Amino acid sequence: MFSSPSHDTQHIKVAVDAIIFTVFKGELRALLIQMKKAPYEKQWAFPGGLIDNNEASEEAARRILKTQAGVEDVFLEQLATFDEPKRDILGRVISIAYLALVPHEHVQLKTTDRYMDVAWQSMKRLPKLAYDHTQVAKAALARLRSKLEYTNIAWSLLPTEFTLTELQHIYEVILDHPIDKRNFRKKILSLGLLASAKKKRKGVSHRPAELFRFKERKPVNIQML
Amino acid sequence: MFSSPSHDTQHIKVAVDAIIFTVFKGELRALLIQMKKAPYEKQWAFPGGLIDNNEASEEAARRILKTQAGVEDVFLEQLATFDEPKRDILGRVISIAYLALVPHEHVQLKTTDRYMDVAWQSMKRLPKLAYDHTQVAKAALARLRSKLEYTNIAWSLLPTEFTLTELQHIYEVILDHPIDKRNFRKKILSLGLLASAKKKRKGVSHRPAELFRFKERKPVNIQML
DNA sequence: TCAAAAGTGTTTCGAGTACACCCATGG
DNA sequence: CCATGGGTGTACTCGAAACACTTTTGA
Repeated sequence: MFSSPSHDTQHIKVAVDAIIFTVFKGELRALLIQMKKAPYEKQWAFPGGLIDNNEASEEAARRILKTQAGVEDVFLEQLATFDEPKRDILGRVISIAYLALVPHEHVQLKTTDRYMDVAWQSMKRLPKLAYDHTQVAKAALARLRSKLEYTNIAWSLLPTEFTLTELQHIYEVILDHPIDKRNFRKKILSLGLLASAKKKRKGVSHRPAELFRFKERKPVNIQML
Repeated sequence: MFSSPSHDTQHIKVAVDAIIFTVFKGELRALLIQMKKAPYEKQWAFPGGLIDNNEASEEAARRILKTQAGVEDVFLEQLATFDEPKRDILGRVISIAYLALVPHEHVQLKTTDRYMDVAWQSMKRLPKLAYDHTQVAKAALARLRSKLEYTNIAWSLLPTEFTLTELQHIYEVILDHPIDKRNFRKKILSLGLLASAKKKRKGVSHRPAELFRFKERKPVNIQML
């Protein structure tokens, strides 16, 4: 912990990157920014930035989510730290990556003149990403899928009230396979995580669905698959 | 990624810590060092050190395992990054923690004059640890348990040849509950991960047990529980 | 009355769990 | 011949998976 093998001092910068997912238009999408400055001009990447000297990395991630994506109160957890010495051409920067999940209704994308563009891009058709972000994206997707199977995090991708079909849709889109409706309902209801909102979805031109809420909007371990 | 919110430059050091587990004398044990220098004099901690400017953190972890514990060719994976601003009294240091697993037969502990002591300590009776290492220990144990349940990592805690009872013992000690012998054997053999070594353990004063080998000594996902 | 999604039960199959006795060896 | 751990099979239970039709609403 306290002894350095280097003879000179350490010159390494520490950043965070935020991988923000949402389900939107039938696809799992990640928030990406398109950069302006050389040498990464026009390339897409996850939002990120250096951490402050007295800031915990999770705080830094929340700050970046707020300033670069206008998002607050999201589910957030540390994903992994990426530290290949050559991952950034401009110098040694290690990045602590965070996984964030939001219901897409809660996000109002901020366009800023710092970036060429900001967009929700489908995980099935990602552009080439800057740095090692393609690898980061892969790790984030793997983490999301496994958390979906053994925790209740789906709450973080939905508004407080939702129908069972909407919830099932989250699972189908992320896990990328269809699920039997009857089995899904039996299972999710038997877990006891949901409470009826005693309301129905209205304004739809078919039979209105019952609305549900998660009893707890915080992480709980379960066994969904 | 490229814009710093700080006005002055970043002053954060980057270290790695290695949590090395082994099963030994019927207990799960971690390798700890007892420090000499103030302000951490006499306190126990996991081995660690700053990373070099051109060194990936995983390499740094391997270097530390080799120099501080005399261990090579171990299973190693990134655990998490710990970065509370006050975790080290001496200044801001973030630590990328690695989880390592070794068969205890492979380790010859090195005593060095850099530390007061180096020892395998039971996870059930850990002393107070320096820094935030108590929290690190908790995260490492949780990771180990879950990996044991859905991967074949048990290979990394055993020599190449072992008996089924020895393998079962690894599971019982780490998961901290007894397992039915017949069910365990049925399950582990049905996974097809093992091959008979066509040999028997000899020199024991009871019926000699058949020796097995893992077909692959590298990580594979399974479902053990 | 049509289109669209909501809602609902039963059967089958396989995996997990509980459980007790004989076997091979060394001392 | 005794002590010690090695090695083996069956029955039960429960959850996972497959599968199709009726209901409610708005247009």
